Amino acid sequence: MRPLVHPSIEDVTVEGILHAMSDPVRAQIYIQLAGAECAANCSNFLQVSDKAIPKSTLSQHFRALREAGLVRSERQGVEVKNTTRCEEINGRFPGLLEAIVKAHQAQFAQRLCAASKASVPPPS
Amino acid sequence: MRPLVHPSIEDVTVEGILHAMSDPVRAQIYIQLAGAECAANCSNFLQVSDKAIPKSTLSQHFRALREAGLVRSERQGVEVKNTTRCEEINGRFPGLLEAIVKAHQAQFAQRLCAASKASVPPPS
DNA sequence: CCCATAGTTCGTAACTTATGAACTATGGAA
DNA sequence: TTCCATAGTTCATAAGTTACGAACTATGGG
Repeated sequence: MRPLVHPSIEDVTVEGILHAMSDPVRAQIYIQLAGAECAANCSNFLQVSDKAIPKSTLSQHFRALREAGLVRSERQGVEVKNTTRCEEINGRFPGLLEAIVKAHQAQFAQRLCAASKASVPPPS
Repeated sequence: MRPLVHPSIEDVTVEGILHAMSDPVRAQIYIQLAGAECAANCSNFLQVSDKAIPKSTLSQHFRALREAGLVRSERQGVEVKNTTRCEEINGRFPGLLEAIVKAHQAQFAQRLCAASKASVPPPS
C-alpha cells in the first residue's frame, strides 16, 4: 500500500482546488472538516447529506481532496485522520476557500428556503 | 440549430460555476471577458495563452460557460457576442467570482515569477 | 495466530471531454 | 436570386475520468 501523497503547497493549483470543490460530496466533506474541532477519519463520511457513499468511492474522494492539496491525511493506527490545509492555501490564494465555502453554504440555505416555500402553497 | 440556452439565475449552482472555472481554458476566457470593455465573439479565443483551440472545442467551452450561467451569448448577425453574467452571480454568491478570478491571476503571476527565476540560475 | 476494523486498490461499466468532419445560419457580392 | 465566406454548432468517436463492488492490505486487539 503506497503512502499517502500530499503535494507541496507550491504545487497546489487553482484549477485543482476548483475541480475538487465542484463535486458536492467532496465540498460537503471539506466544509465539515473545516468546521470540525479535531481531525476526522474517513468513515465519518460514509453518510453525506442523507446519501450513503460506498467506501471505495469515499476513499477516492479523499484522495482527490488530498491530491488537490485541500486536506492532509495521516495514518493513526488503523484509521486515517484528516484535517484541512486551509492556512497554507490561504497563504497562497487568500480568500479563495472562504468564498467557496460561503457560496456553498449560501446555496444550501437558499435550497432549504425554496423547499420550505414549495411545501406551503403560495397565497392565491 | 437550437437557440442558445441560458439558465435563470436561480438555477445557477456553485458546483456548476466551480466546475466551469476549473478548466484553464474556460477560466482564461471568462477572465478576459470579464476584463473586456465590450462583448467578444467566440473566435477571439481560437488562441488562448499561446495554445490554439480547435473551434469545435471552443464552441463546447462556450456552451459550458453558458450552461453554468457564467456568460450570456447573443447572436448578432453571423457572430455570437458574449458577456459575463457577473452582476447576477454576485447577487446570488457575493464575492465568489472575484475570489476565483483573483486566485487565477495570483497563480498566473506566481508562475511568471517562478519561470523568470528558473531562467536565472541561483547564486551559488 | 486470528479476527475485526479502516481504508486502499483493481477491474470494469458508465459518464465526460476533445476534436475532425459535416452541417447551419447570416450577410454580402456577383 | 444564387453563391460564397465567415462564424459557429452538431455529430461521431476516441480518449480520459469517475463510480463502485470485490478483493486486498495494514493495524490493533483477544
